Amino acid sequence: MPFKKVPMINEEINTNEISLSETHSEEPHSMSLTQENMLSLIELFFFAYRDFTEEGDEILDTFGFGRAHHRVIHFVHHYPGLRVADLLGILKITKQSLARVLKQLIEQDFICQKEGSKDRRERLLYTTDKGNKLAKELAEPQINRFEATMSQFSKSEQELFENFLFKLIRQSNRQDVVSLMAQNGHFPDGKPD
Amino acid sequence: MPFKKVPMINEEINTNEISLSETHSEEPHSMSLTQENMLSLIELFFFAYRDFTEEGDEILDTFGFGRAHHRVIHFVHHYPGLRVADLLGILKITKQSLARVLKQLIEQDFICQKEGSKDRRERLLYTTDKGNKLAKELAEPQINRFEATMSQFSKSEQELFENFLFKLIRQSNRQDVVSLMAQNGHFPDGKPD
DNA sequence: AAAATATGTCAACATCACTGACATAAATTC
DNA sequence: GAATTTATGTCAGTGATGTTGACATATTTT
Repeated sequence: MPFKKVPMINEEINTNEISLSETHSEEPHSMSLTQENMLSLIELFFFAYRDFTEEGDEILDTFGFGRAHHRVIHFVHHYPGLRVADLLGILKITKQSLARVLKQLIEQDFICQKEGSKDRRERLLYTTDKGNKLAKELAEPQINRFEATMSQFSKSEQELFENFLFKLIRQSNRQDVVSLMAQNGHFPDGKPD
Repeated sequence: MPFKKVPMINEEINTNEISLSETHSEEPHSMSLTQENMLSLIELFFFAYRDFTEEGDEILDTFGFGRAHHRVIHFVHHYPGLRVADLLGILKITKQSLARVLKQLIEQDFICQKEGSKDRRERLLYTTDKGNKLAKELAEPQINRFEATMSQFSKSEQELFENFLFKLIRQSNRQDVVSLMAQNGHFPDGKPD
């Protein structure tokens, strides 16, 4: 789907048409160079994320699952023993949204629950063998994409990207992310800020 | 929602429980350090995108719109004169999905259409004054977030991030992105690769 | 004149999100 | 020990966003 070039201002549009209402804008939107640059970054971020989810979605289709299942299975797989409340905080969706997806994953034996031994109200979540397999299958294209990208940069540049992504996270959420990821040995000293 | 620490392997779980089925895994998943790092990057990417969309969603709520409206209005605003087919290629959704959203935006006078002067089948899309206002309001938090992040890095580091995001885009889609963004003067020489 | 293209539209459907209320069991507090 | 809080699960209802496949129209291209 190559994009056809958008007609330049005054090139095709303003020439011989009177029909343009005053309420529609075709002037270049005045904004600072910096803002223009940010908009481009925003778009690159959108495109990167769009492609990031694409391949996983195709795999999920074959299971009758959606992206929500992917997210759940990813985090449970990567952080075995996660509680339901943790997942809610990670995904920032409502209990009901999670419940539906989680129920399916449990019924179909991708995820299993275990009563917490300290607090028996808790349901600690684990992936089953079947769940591990799916989690790995889903992670593969994403890992490959990131590896292919990262390998083009030096180690220090890679760390820079990590820091960049981290700083894009809302300040008020960063500590939670650090706490979570520390469980897998990441940011062992806390993330520099 | 601070995350409670997930119990360490063998800390609470394996102590005195026999109920663990063989089919569920709580061992650390064996994988290379690199793969582990990629998984963390993948998560940071998820968290960054999650927060990236959050503030916009709140604004959209007040209009009765959703994220799909945001994406449409963003691209039409930033690339006035976009065709419907272009939008489909950018968003990678179906015609029907776009039609519903676009119809609302047109009916409510956020976007207007103009017949193409070269090809009169085309409907070139423009934001109205009202649409411009909303587009700017929606862009603001995202611009602020990126500016706040980027300002912590040097110019050359910022360019690195741009390149990083670009390379995360599927190879087969990069040329389309370049073509699109070139219309606003970005990557005028084509993106280095 | 026929074929291809750009757009719009229809019906039907699935996923994923939301709200608000309520139930249960277990832990914590008084 | 009773009351409160917490963690989880569940209910009913709703809305947004995505899908497919078919079809209609106008216009351009062949």
